[in-house]
Amino acid sequence: MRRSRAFIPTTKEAPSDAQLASHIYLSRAGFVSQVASGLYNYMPLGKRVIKKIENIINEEMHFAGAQEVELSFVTPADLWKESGRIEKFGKELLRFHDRKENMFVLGPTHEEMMVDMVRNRVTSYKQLPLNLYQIKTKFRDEARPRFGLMRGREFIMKDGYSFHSSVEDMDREFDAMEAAYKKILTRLGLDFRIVEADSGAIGGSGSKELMVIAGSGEDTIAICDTCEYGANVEAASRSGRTNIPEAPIAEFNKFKTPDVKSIEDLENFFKVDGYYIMKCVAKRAVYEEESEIVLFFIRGCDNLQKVKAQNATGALDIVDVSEEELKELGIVPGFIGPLEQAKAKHVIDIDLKDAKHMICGANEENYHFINVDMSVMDEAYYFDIAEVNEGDACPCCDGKLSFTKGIEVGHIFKLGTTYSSALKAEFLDENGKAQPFVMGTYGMGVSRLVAAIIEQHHDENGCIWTKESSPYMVNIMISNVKDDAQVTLGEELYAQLQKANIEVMLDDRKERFGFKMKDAELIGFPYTIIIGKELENGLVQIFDRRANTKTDIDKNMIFSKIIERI
RNA sequence: CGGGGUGUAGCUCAGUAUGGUUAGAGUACCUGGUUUGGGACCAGGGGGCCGAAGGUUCGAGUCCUUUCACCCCGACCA
Repeated sequence: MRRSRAFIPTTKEAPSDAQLASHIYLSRAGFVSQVASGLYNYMPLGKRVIKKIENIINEEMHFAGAQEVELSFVTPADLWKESGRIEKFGKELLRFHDRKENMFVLGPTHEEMMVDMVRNRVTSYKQLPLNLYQIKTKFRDEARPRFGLMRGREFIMKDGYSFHSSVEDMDREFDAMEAAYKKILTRLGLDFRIVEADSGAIGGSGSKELMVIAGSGEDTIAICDTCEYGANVEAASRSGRTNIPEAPIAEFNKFKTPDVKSIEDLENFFKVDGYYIMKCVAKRAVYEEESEIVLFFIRGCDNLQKVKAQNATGALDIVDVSEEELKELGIVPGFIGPLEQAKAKHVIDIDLKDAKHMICGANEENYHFINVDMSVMDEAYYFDIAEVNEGDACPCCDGKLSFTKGIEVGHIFKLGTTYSSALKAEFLDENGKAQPFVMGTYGMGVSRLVAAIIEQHHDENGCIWTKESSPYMVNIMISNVKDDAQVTLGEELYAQLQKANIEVMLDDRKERFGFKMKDAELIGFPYTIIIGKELENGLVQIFDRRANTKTDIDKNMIFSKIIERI
C-alpha cells in the first residue's frame, strides 16, 4: 500500500475521552473511530489487525478439529425464553420487534442458537464429539461501556461450543481448547496466564480465564511465585496457613466490651491478632423471587469475597444492608456472633472450621465471647467465602500468592448439560437411551485482543505491534521524495517485498523526515526501512520499533537483511 | 441504575460569573513560496444553526426551562 493513497487518519492529539493507552493510540494512529458510546468503526488498519487475529484463531481451530459456522446475529427471543436466560441477562439484551411484532434480541453470546442448530440434527453418540465455532459481532447493552475497545457494547468474539456424549470426553476437549488458546496467545506475542475462574451466570462445573497481564486490566488475579497456579481473586483459594499467630489463652467466657465494635478496636482491646477475631459481614442475598439477610463470618484478617459469597448462598446478587434493617430483625450490629444466633441465616468461612481460641460477638450490646471453639458448629454452615490475601500460601504447592492485574481475553467453560437440558437437545447413547449433550463453551474476545496487545505493547510514541498482529510488517520510508535516487530505491524495494508476499507500506508522501518518523512510530510497524541522506554513502537503515534501534545496512543488502529479520 | 462533569471549527480548547462589534486560538485542511534526518517557516485562504427545543430580552454562545449525547466514579459485566 502506498501511504499517499491510504486512509489512515493519524492525529497529534487524542480524543479527550480516551483514557487507556490502547484507546489513545488506536484512535490517534487511525485504527478505530468512535461512533457512539461503546460503538466503534474499524478503519483500514484496524480491520487488518482484526483479520490477523481471526486468521490465527481459524488456523488453530482448524488444527484442533473445530469447524467454523456463522449464526444469525438477530436471534428469536423465544429461544432465550426457552433457556430462561431472557430474565437472567436483563437489560443487556437488546430486544426489538419486527414488523410482525415478533420479539428478537441481538446475540450477546450464542449458546441457545448453537444448541438449536445442533439439536435434532445430531441424534446419535456416533456423531459425537463435535466442536463448532464462529467469529462474529456480539452486542451487549452494557450499563457503562468504557476503555475504548476493551469494553464496548458491540464487539467481535470467537465463540465455540463442543458437544459430547460423556463428561470425560468434554474434559478432554476442554484441555485441547486450553492448549489451542495458549497457542493463539503465544503466536500473538502476548504475556498471559491461564487462571481458575468463577463460572458466573453461564454456569457449569469449571472454567478458566485467559488473562493478558497488564496493569490496566480490570481483573485481579492471584498467581503463585513457585508453580503454575493462578486464579481470579473471585475464585482463588489457599492452603492452610503456616505462620499462625500465637493464640490467646483464656477460658470460654462472656466478656464486657463497651463500645468495642470494629476489628481494629477488638485487636487493641484484647491485644489479639485479627486472626483470632471473628468478623461478621451482613449482606442481603437477593434471589429470583425474594431476598434475605445473611451473616457471613470470616477471620478478622480476611475480607469477604463477594462472588464466593454469592455462590455459597446461591443468590443472584449480594447487596449491602443498613444497620436499621439489622436492628429490625433483632440483630445487634457490632456484636454479631455465630453462637446462639437464630435471627438470620449464616455462612462461615472454611478457614474457621474447628477453629479454637476465637473471639466473637455475643449478640448482645457491649459483649463478646472469648475462647470460642468452633467445632460445635454444624458442618453445613461452612463455605469458602474469604478473599485470598497477598502472601497467602498457594493451594497447589508451598509457594506464595501475589496479585497482578489482567485483561480477560478468553474464558472457557465446562458447561455440562445446563443448556442441552433446558433446550431438550438430546442424543441416543449406546443403549438407545436419550441423553442431553455434555457441552463445553470457549470464548475469545477478538476486538478486546486488539486493545490488549496495545495495552501490553506500547510506549510514549505509540503502538508497538507484535509480528503476527501487525497490520503491515514493513514500512518503507522515503525521507525526501524530491530525491530521485531515494524514490527509485524505495519503489524497487516496495515491488520486491510485495513480490515476496511481505505486507509492506511505502511512505511516499511529500512530508518531512520527522513527520514521517513520528507517524511510523505512532502506527507501530515492526520495521521501517529509512531511505534517506545516507543513501549518498550507499547506506539505508532499518528501524526496529520494538528495540527502538536503527541499523545501517548496505543498500544492496537491504532486501535480504529485512527478510532475515522478519 | 445512583453520584459528578462536559457539549463552541475535523481534533484540543478559550470565550459563559457581569448578555452588547463580524465568535476566537492552536492544530489539521487548501494555494503559493522557502525548506528536507525527528510532527518546519512565511504569506494568503476555506471551514461554525456555540448539542437540540422552547422561553426571557431591543439584543442570547452567555440568563431560565425542558431534552439529548458523551465522559468519569460506583453498581453491573458470558
